Amino acid sequence: MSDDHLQKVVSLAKRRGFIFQSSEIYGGLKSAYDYGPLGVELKRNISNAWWSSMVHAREDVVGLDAAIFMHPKVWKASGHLAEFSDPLVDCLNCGGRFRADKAPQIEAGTEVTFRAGGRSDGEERSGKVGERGYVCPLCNAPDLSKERQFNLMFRTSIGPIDPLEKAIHEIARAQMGAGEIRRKIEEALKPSSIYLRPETAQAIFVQYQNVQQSLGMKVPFGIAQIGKAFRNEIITEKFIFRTCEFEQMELEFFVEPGSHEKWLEYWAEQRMSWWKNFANSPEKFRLRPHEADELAHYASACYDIEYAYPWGWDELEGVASRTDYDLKKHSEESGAKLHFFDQQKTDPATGKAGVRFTPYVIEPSAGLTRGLLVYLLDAYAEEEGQDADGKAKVRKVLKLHPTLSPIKAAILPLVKKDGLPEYARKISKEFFDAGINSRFDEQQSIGKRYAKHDEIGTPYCITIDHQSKEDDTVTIRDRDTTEQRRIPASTAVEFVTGALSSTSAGATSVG
RNA sequence: GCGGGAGUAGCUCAGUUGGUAGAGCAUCAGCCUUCCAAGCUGAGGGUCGCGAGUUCGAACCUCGUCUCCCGCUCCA
Repeated sequence: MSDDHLQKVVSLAKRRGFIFQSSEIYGGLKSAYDYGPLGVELKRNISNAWWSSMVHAREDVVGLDAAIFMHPKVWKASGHLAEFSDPLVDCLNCGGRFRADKAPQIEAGTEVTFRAGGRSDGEERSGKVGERGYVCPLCNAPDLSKERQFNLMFRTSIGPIDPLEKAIHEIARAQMGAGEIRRKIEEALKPSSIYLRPETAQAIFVQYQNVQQSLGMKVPFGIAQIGKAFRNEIITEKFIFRTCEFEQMELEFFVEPGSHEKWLEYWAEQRMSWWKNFANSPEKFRLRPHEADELAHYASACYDIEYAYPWGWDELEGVASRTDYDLKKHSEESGAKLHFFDQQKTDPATGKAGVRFTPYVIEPSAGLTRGLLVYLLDAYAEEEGQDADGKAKVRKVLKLHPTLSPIKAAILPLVKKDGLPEYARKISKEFFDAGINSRFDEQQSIGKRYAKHDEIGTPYCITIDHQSKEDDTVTIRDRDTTEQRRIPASTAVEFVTGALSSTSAGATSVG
């Protein structure tokens, strides 16, 4: 597909009611999107398929739905809060970013030397240390950006009283300087500060003990969660690919140390096959191991599941081996004992029954909203064809996997008279009663209705014609082949449910 | 955050030198029509992204601002 592939999908997504920009009538809000009537169906179908495969189809995984607000200490333990609350500085020479309070302190005005670009073969330069009294810890250069608060997490405050009120009065009375004002404000905000979670994972670690004990889970086992996360991204880009508010589907799978490498391979393979199962072009998914210098501080190994987006290979899901980093950190911070006691084993040190250990964690962390974009890109197709007069036309079709299609069947009277709409409504009701998302549609010509449903990915169109009234049969049209067959009207629901379950069998049997 | 491009109807886009806001498709109604975007008639739909400024007069010129796209940069 061409360079405008993304543009075409964006345009279709709006025109047909999948995705709208947030607050559009007010000029739009940066990086926020709303999921319209078809988008919400598609998103739910993806997350339901994930949940079926990860939770319902397995005995070793259970679910969780945690609050977005959590105790601030969660973010202190996880390491998110430290970087958030400390001012960061960028080095204008080597491009490094560092915490101002961790930089080497040197008296202002001191002459220092450093290498251009921070490279050992760079030209030697010199300069004077600025008023702030420190240099870049990486390259020794005094040429630095302003100190900036780096807001990864969205901060708000809990409680009905404006925490700033008192501080404002004190600041006004004391005529403080900028640094002092900042300190005073931070001090005022701190007691009631609360953050929107930047990832869903931490809630799982924090509830590890409750889940493990209440359901008697035995390692290896996992806890799955789907939910929103928020990151104050410096830049947002590419439609819904990188947004400040997004949705994640995460599994934290707890394993015995030593078995983590095996489980990492297992989950990487499982997740790859899950994504491919719903795709028309499985070759556009790949598994890429992280290089050592790419790894996050908590990870011992990591795979990215990447997709060939119109702009190139980019991330869709990360499958990381997080070791026991998170459970240990939360254990230290909270004092809770976040470990597992395996009574089936014998402690080699004491010879007694039972071994206590902190599980290692394998984390497949997928972007739900990214997945939605991927499946839209994967499904969008333009096919050369001919119209009724034999002229060339382009058929736009969203070849979504039927499990993901927002509408499963369109019920269409051939013409809007001769009792055909009434007949069609009876069939439509059978679909409603069976709980299948279908749509009755009598607007425009039959050809336009077929074209519309091709474009939104409806796998089956059921058409009621004059013959239906005579012998109680209807035609059922396949979206991908456009071929029709005639079946008894009474079997229409059965036909669609049968087709849906046969196509989704592979999806639910994963694992 | 930096540089470049863009923003006019639901979508794709015209709009000349500053002089009453346009087309195609889509939508709706009626007629017609027995299966793949058919036809006829009519209708609805526009804060020209937003806000200032210049001007007798601004979609058009100036400034600011918001949003999107591309490239850097960044990315727990």
